[in-house]
Amino acid sequence: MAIADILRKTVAASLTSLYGQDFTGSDFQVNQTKPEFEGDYTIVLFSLVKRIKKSPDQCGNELGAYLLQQHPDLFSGFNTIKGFLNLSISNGFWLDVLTQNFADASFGRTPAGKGKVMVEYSSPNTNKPLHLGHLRNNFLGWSTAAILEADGQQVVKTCIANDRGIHICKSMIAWQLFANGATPASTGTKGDHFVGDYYVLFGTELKKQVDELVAGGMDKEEAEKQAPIMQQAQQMLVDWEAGKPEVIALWKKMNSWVYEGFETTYKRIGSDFDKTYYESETYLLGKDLVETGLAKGVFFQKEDGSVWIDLTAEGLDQKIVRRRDGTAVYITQDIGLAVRKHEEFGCDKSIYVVGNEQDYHFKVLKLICQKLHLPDADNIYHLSYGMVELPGGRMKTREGTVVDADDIIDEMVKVAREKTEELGKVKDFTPAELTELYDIIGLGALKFFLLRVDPKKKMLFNPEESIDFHGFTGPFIQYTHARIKSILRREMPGPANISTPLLPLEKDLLVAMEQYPSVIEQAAASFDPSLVANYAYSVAKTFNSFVTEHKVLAAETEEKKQLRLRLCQMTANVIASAMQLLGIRVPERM
RNA sequence: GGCCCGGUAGCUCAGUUGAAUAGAGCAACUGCCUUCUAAGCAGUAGGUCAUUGGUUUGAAUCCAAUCCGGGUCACCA
Repeated sequence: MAIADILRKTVAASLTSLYGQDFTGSDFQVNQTKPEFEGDYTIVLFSLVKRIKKSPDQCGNELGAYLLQQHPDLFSGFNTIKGFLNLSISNGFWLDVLTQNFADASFGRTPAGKGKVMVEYSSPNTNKPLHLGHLRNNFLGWSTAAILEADGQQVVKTCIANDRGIHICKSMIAWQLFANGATPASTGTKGDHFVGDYYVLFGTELKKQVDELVAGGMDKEEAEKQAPIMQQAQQMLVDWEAGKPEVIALWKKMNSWVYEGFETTYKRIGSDFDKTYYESETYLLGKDLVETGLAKGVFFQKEDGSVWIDLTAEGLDQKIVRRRDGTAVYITQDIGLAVRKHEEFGCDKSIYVVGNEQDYHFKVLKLICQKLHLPDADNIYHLSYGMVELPGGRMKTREGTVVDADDIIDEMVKVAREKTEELGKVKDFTPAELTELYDIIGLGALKFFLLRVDPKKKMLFNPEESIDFHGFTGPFIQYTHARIKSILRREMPGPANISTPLLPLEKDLLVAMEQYPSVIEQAAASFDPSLVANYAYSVAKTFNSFVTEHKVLAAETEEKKQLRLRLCQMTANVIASAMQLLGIRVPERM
């Protein structure tokens, strides 16, 4: 049990026996003691004053003395200052934490057995390449899954390929019109970029046609509908749903190019899935459910044949679930997918990692599923994350203001190489080892940068300033790990019986590491990898302070050396473990 | 306009369930590499926690109003 929980329990029990009323752990706050005061953990007494009817200081002194007397193994002292009871935890407790866990690489993790959860992430459109926003999604999804697993849950990672719909038809039409049979192979272009270029081309051509129509006196909204290229795209979607062979063939061909490109990128960033769903396979099930809902009266049909749900009673609007021409919309397939997921895996919770611009969509989706009485409807959880913005504002593919995923990865790896060469510490590495190291550092920097921020909040990426390998960054933590390994390569902990008093910096480290299991638990409960990132950073920082102040191999005594070697090993384990939860590898040397 | 989210140092961000003098990193400045990796450490400077009012022994945190920014309300996804 975590020390904070032990304190909560112990203090509640002590209060109960001291004052003859029932107290629970939530009647008071347990904080880490601020550095300027003596002690390790602090009980905030103000909330108790009303019930006990004594001054905070008197209460603190009574409670402190009682705790010390009842639990001499756990506490070594206390002081009460202005309503705060500062407790010193005994040396022995911290040494126990160390000796029990220093060699355990799985320290902090809970064995499986807490239920089953599905994490859907990535969810790309197969008409354009991935950009920085998709990377945030992938890193967040992968890391959340890893954290849930470390928390003892069985995790199923899924991906939905949004491989059908009007947006796909746009790339296809543009390719038909302008490509003259060109392919990724014939142009030497990565498949997803190749198709993305035609998506952009569609937009350019559409704008041209709209401008012409507007010049001819049509209003803009109407022109966008009437533009020939748009009509062609819409016709193509109808043909696609009707299964017209040449359309299906083209669609398969272009999607296969995109998948090939995605595969390369996924491999590079380490995204993997237990199951990939395709919208082209789930939308029909969704359309069936629309029929069912129509029969049940959950949906209603308008005169033009389009099908809707009325959510005005829930404070939302009416939402279309099937177009006038009978084709499916975005949300149609999501309804089908929810059912498919349940049939196949039946999880206790179904998490969708999708940007916060779709908050409304998921609110509607959940409501629709509930109204249809679909199983697991209540278990839908939208893990909504903020957009990645550039100094000039949002990224928009159509406007070309995106940071391409492949480009930014290459750039980070390049900077990692330059920086490493500059420092010249690994000149004996083979070329293969160097390539791997640059990947570890470059991707580590990128992943850490995107994961260290609260997922819910939008974040800013400034290409000029955001690529940094110092301070609160992935490479800083990787570097700390490499330094520890450098010590451990010279000597590993040997047998020892340690009872030496802990110096402040030694204890700070143990206090930090003792919190690791709670950090995982909290990160899992709130689906928030940034807690793990912040934690890993604070552990690394604490270690660096310790190691510059105290020698390990040349410690004052053999016992001290053994103590510090254990601290080194445990810190390296915790850092490596926490970084693994973020999908970041740590090097032995750098 | 309705609904949702946000506003903390020059910049990027922490600050879980209210508590002690609001913390990091970057940028700026000062020190520290003949001894375990200086991608490091120690320090200086930098704040009206958007504004106003309220609740409380105590508010960056809770409530209300206002101002500012973003998202969304598509027969796009």
